[in-house]
Amino acid sequence: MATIKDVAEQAGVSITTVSRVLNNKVKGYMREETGQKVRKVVKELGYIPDPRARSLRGLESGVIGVILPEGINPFYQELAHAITEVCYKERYGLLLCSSENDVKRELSYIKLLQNQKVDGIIISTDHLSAEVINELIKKGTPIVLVDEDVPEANAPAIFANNYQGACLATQYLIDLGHRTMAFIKGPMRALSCRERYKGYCDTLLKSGLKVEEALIEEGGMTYKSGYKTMKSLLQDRDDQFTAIFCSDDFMALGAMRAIQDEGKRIPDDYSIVGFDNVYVSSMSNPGLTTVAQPINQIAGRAFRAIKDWPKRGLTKKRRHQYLNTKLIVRESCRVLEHN
Amino acid sequence: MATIKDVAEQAGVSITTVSRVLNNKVKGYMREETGQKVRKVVKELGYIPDPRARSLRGLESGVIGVILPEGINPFYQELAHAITEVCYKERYGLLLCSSENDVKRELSYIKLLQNQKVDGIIISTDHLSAEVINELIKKGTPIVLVDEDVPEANAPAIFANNYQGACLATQYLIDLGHRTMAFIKGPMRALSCRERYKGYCDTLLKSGLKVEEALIEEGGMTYKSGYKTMKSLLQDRDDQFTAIFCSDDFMALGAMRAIQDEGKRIPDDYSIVGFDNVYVSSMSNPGLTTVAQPINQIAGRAFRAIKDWPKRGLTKKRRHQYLNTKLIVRESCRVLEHN
DNA sequence: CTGAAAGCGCTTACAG
DNA sequence: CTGAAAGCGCTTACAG
Repeated sequence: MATIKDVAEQAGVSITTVSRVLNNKVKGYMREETGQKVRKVVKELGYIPDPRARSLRGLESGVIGVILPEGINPFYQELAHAITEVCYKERYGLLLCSSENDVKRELSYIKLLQNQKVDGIIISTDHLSAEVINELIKKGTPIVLVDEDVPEANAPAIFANNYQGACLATQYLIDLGHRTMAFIKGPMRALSCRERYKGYCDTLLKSGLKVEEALIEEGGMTYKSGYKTMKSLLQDRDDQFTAIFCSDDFMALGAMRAIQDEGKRIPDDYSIVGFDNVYVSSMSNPGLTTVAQPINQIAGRAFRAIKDWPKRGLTKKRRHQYLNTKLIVRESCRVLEHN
Repeated sequence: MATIKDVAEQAGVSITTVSRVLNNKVKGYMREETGQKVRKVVKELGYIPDPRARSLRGLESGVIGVILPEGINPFYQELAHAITEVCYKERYGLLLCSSENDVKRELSYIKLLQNQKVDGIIISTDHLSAEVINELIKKGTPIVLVDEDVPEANAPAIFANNYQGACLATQYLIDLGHRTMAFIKGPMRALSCRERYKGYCDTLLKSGLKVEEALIEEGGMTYKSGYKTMKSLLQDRDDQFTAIFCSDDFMALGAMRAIQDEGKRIPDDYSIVGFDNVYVSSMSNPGLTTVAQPINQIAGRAFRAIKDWPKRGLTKKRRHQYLNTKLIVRESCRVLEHN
């Protein structure tokens, strides 16, 4: 690997000069000719400054860290992939961490990332305290929240507009003619789930429908929990609803399977809508109608938030960005005729 | 962040001494007492040596790179996750790269990883040439191949035993009573696909059955291609086979859907087996019987191969490790009675 | 048994 | 307009 010294020698200048042209600290101070000469040698040698050496001097390391809650969850995998894409385009490295919903592990990863002097951290967590995050920011590590909020944390935060998405789904079912719909919600600890729940309730009420407590169950955002929850709904109240809205695709997929295992059909007997539009939701049978999160936008903005982090000025005011979702209509819902 | 200087001051010794106890260059040369004192301060300050500074001096950076072919493909996502897990346990960072099957991008990532001075690279590729890889190794970057082979590359390589897996699946269908089974193979460019194909053929022949060219089609390892391929098989030769073996789960899932769309049932009308045991294969309806790759083992061994890379001795002889697969029986196959 | 000094590859005041 | 020198946080010969 060529070093700055090699370039300096070849170009017949000092390493200081090389460094200057590399960092564009040149304006008006350097002969055009010198710059050209250096740039030429840089190209010839395929020289790239060592990011470790640069970051030792307090500059960027060219790497960001991403901490996601679950390694096997396709939604987070897709989010990770979206972030990978923007990093690639921006020629950044991406240090991927999966906390497996364990605070200890989150903390341990944060330490690792600090040690590696990443230029910033993108994190989705509902376990970390605001103190930890604010401390981190004070110490100079840019950190941006995605997908899930940490109240009181003074970091920029970027999510899908979960409330709007839930309204979209619920309204869609209402427009189709459904009047009674079950809701399998996610853990109320998570803000995103609370918002989806709220969207469901508000939309029902707005249309003059009742929110039936008996038709609302809480699941654990997994295929299995969706399956089990649906089974019990079918056992106790199978004739009290014609549609189901699930707080995520996996529960929806599990619920579909439960319905089909009971010998009922989708959408003939029950209509169902999911949330997230994970890759596999298009692969169910029938294809699952769902609410798509703007994953690429989230990734892009999160990255920008880190790159545009105020150099060493005051900590900017915390900013929330809610990005709109989109309804993806497939085949899991039907029009309900009233007679 | 505490530095080695802080520790030295607090402990009342030189930074040399601190460095020595940190790196265990101590044996017989240092007073037990000094070591204790230093360790105590290290602990108090929560001091961790800066990996960038260490690696500048030629030591480990504590980060490895992983280059996978497709960011959205759940199989690779699960592999990435498995590697994440071992890295976490070993307190390593993981720089994740997704080449999207593009050589240019692969090369660009390799450059990035070299620049970041990773301790090694785990890569799955069928685009890279052996030259590039051997060059890399010669230059001192440990590199290990997973999942897919690069013939002539002199790197350790770790894969699932695809041949054995295909035999397992085919034999299973034969044992169930099937005598005619279609095969949707993957691109013959990939060694893994060729091995699966070979396993299918050999097992058939071994049982005295014929390999029917007309029942073999090539798909692109995607849900869509599985769907399309199956559709055409059903149109032309629906009565010529009772089972289908697919070179991966996504094609199998697509094929299932195609079968069901034609009004046929699984496993009543057709039995089907996939390959990979991706997370979603348990979520199909019916659950897909498939061949599980030993993903955790692959991840573990790949990591070890990097950690145990011969320090600066001769390049070790290239070693292939084939790890056995396992049949995961779910509900997509049935016994075929003969009369 | 321990420390002062050189050096890894850079950047950035400081000087000229 | 350009360069010599200090320094980022470490490790490792070399000396004592």
